[in-house]
Amino acid sequence: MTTRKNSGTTTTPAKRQRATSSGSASERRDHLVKLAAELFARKGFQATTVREIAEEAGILSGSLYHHFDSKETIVDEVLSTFLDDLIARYRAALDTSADARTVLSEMVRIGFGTLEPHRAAITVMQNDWNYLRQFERFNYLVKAEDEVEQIWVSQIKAGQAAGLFRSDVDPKLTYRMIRDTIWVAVRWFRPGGRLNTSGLAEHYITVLFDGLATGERTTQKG
Amino acid sequence: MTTRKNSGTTTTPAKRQRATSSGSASERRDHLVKLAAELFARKGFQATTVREIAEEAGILSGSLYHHFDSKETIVDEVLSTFLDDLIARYRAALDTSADARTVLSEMVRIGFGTLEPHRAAITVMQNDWNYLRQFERFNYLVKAEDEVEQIWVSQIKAGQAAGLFRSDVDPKLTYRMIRDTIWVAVRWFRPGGRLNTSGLAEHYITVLFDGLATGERTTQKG
Amino acid sequence: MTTRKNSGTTTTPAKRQRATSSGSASERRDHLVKLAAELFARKGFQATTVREIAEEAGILSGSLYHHFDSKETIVDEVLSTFLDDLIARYRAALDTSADARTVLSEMVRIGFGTLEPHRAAITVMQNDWNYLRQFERFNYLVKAEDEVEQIWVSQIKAGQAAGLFRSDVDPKLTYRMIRDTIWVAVRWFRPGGRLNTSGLAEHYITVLFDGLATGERTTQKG
Amino acid sequence: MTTRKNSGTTTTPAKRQRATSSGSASERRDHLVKLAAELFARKGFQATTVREIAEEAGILSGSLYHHFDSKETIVDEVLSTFLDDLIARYRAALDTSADARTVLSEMVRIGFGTLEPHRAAITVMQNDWNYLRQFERFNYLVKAEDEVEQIWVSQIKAGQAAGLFRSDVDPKLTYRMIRDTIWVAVRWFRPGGRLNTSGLAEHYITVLFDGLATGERTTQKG
DNA sequence: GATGAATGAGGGTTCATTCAT
DNA sequence: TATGAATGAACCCTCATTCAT
Repeated sequence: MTTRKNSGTTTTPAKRQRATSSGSASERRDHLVKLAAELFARKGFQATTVREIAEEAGILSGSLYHHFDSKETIVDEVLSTFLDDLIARYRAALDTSADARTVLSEMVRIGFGTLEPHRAAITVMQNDWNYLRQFERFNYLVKAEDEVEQIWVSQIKAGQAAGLFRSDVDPKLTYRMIRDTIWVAVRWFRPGGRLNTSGLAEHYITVLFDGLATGERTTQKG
Repeated sequence: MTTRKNSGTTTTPAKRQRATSSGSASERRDHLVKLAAELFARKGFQATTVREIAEEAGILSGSLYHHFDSKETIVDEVLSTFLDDLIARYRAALDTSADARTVLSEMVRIGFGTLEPHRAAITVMQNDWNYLRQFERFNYLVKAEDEVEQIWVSQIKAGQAAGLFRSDVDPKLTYRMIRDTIWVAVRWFRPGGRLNTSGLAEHYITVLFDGLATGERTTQKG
Repeated sequence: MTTRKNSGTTTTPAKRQRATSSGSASERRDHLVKLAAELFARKGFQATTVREIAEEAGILSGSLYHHFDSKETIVDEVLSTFLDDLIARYRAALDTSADARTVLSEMVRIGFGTLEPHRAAITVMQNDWNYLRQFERFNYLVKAEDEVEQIWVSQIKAGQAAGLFRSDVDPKLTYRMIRDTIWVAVRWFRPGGRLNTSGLAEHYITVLFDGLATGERTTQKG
Repeated sequence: MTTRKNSGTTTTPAKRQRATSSGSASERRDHLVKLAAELFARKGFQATTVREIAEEAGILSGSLYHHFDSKETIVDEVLSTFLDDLIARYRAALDTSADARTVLSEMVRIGFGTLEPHRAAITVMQNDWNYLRQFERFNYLVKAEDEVEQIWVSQIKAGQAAGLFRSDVDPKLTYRMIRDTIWVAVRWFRPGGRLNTSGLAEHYITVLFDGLATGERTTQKG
C-alpha cells in the first residue's frame, strides 16, 4: 500500500524524511521540488540541468545540494508525492463498497482528477520512467504500480462476476488500456480547453462502458 | 501526406537521402539505424551515446559520422521510417471505401499491427518525443501527426453522420484516446505473451465499439 | 627554539592564541583539534572535510568557524602542539650533559616515545607535509625542523670528535636516516603488538650503534 | 610475484593493457603518465587536477580520458610501473645465490638505485599511499608489499641462521626499518648533491652492518 | 556558540563532434 | 570507410567558507 520498497505501511521514506524537517525548511524544499518538477516535465529529466533548477529558484546550483543529495533525489520526491496521493485516493474509493461499475467509474474520475494537480509528475512518469527505472532506487515505483494494478484488476473481475461487465475481455489487459488512456492524456490535456478533467472523465466513462457504437449496426470485420 | 516538413509529396527527405546511396552502403546504413533504434528504445535517446551505437556495430564512434551527420539524424531516420510506413498503411485502408466502422476497425488493426515491426521506433516516439520536439528539425513529426489525426477524425465524424457512432462524443478527443491506447501498449506488450497484436486489436475493438458494460444495469454517474 | 615563524622564544602563536581563550573554551577547542587530528591521520588532510570534523563533534560545519579561522588553522594546531612537545623533550635531554652516545640514545628514545601520544600528528606530518608546505603559513615547520637537525647533527659530530662514532659517516646524512627511520614507523606501529615503543627504541639503538653484522665475516661486494 | 591482484605471474594488468596498444599510442600514454607522475610527486595526488595534467601535456582535460578511464588509472600506472621494475630487480639479486649479507647489500643498493629513475613514483607512494589504499583497486599494492617483505625477511633470517647477523634483532622489524630508511630518502635526496644514490647506499650499508659506534665504549642506555 | 541556507570556485568526468591520417 | 586523438562545452557534484538569525 505504499510507494517505496523499504517503507512501512502508509508513508513513503521520502515523505518521512520530509516530515522530519522543520516547517519552513520543508516548505522551501517543497517549493524547490515543485520548480524542478515543472522543468522535468517541460524538458525531460535528463535534459534539465541542476543549474536550471537552481536558477529558477534564484540560487546557485551548489546550493541545491544543501537540500537534496542528488538530482535523482529531487525527481524521486516528485514521483513519490504523486503516487502517495494517488494511492490514498484509490483507497478511499474502495472503502465506499459500492458496486464494481460505480467504483471503477470513480477510479477513472480519480485518475483524470490527478491530471491537473499532478500534471508535472505524471508527465515525468510518462516520459522518463524508461530511463529512471534503471536505477535501483526507483524500484519502489514498480511496486506501487503493481499495487495499483491489483486494485483495478480485482474491481474488473468483481464486475465480471456480478454480470456487470462483459466476460469476454481480459481484466489485466483492460486495466492497462484504461490506465494508459488516462495518463497519456497528460500529453495533450491543457487546462482551459473545451473540456476540463471532469468532462474528460465522463466522456471516457461513457465510451468505456457503453462503447462507441450505437448498436444500429453490428457489422464487423475479422 | 508526407512525414517531413520540407519534403515533396510521397517520400521523406530521409528516404530520399537514403536512396541516393549505393545499394550496399544503404544496407550498412540501415543496419546502423536498426542497431541505434534498439538502443534508443532500451535506454532512451539521450542516454544512448554514439559510442555505444558504434560499439554495437563494431566500429569507433568517429566512424559513425561517415554515415550520419549527427545523432539526431539517426533518430530522425528511425522515426520517419516508421511514420512513412504507418501513413502508407492508413492510406490503403481508406481506399477500401467501406463504412466508417469497418475502416476504423481496420485502422485500429493497423495501429496494433505496427507494434511488433516498429517496436523500437514507437518506443522512442513515446519516450523521447517530448525531448526531440524542441529541435526544429523534428517539426515535420507534428505535421505527420496532424495528418494522421485528420484521417481518424474524419472517419469518426463520418460514422457519427451515418448514425453508426454515438453523437455525444467528441471526435477529436475520441481519436486521441484511441491513439494513445494503441501506442502506449508498446510499453508493456511483449511478443509471445497471452495475446499477439492481432488479439490485442480485436480485444480493443470490442471494448471500443460495444463498451465494457453488459447493459444489465444502467447505474449511474457520480 | 620555537615552532612558529612569527613567535617569540618559547611558545607558538597557536599556543598563545589558545591561552587567551577561557578555560572551558580552550578545552572545547582542544577537543575539536583532537577529533580533527584523528580524521586527518586516518584519511589525510585534504580528504578530510570540515563537515566530517564537525559531524564527529556533533555540530554543523559552519559552527567550526567560531573556533577556527580555517581548516588550515586546525591542522596547524595539531602540528605545532606536537612540535612544541618534541622540542621541549629534546632540550631536556641535552641538559643532562652526558656523553654523545648517551644523549643520542636518549633522543632516539624520545622520538619513539612520541609515537603513541602524538600518533595522529606524526601521521599527518608524514603524509600531508608535502602538501602543507606549499602554504606560507607553515614555513615555521621548516624552521622547527632545522632546529631539530642542528641538535642532532651537533651530537653526532661531538660523538665523532670524542672517538665514539665512526668518522667515515656523514653526520647530516646519518641524522636524516635516523630521523626517518623513527618517524616512518608511525605507519605500521600499532600499540599492543609484539614490541611497545620502548622496545622499538632499544631494538633500533642496538642496530644503530653496533650494526646488524656479527663480525664473523667481512664479505662485501662492490 | 606480481603487483596486481588479478594478474598472472609476471606482468601487471596495467602493463598488459599497455602492451596491447600500438607502439606510438603506448608512447603517448607513457609520456602522459610521466608528466602526471611529476605533478603527483610535486603537489600530491589529490591536489593535482586533471586539468593541470592536461595543460602540462598541451591538451584539454577531456582529452586525457581518451587515454585513461580516470585519474586513479593514471596514478595506478605510475605505481605499478615502479613496482614491476622493483620486484624484477629483487628477483635478479636473489638468483645470484650469494650469502645473505651480499644479497642484502645488493638489495639495499637496488632500493637506493630506484631513487632516481622512480623518484616521482616513490614520492607518490610515500605521500599518497594512505589515501589511495582506501580504494579497492589499489589492494594489489598491499600484495606487492607483502611479497617484497617476504623476500627481505627470508634473507635476514638466512643471515641469522648462518651466524652472519646478530640473532637478537627481529627480522620483520629490521626489514621495516631498512625499507623506511631507504624510501623516505626520496623526500630529501636531490641528484647532484654531495652523494649520489650509490654513495648513499654504501653509507647506509656501512652503518647498517657495522653500526655507528666504534666499539671504543659500550655505554648503553641512560 | 550554534544553525542552516547560501556562495563561488573548482573538481572529475562525459560526450557529440571534428579531422588528419 | 575507418581510426584515434583531440576538442570544447557542459554536467553533476563537492566543499571551505560566510553570515543573518
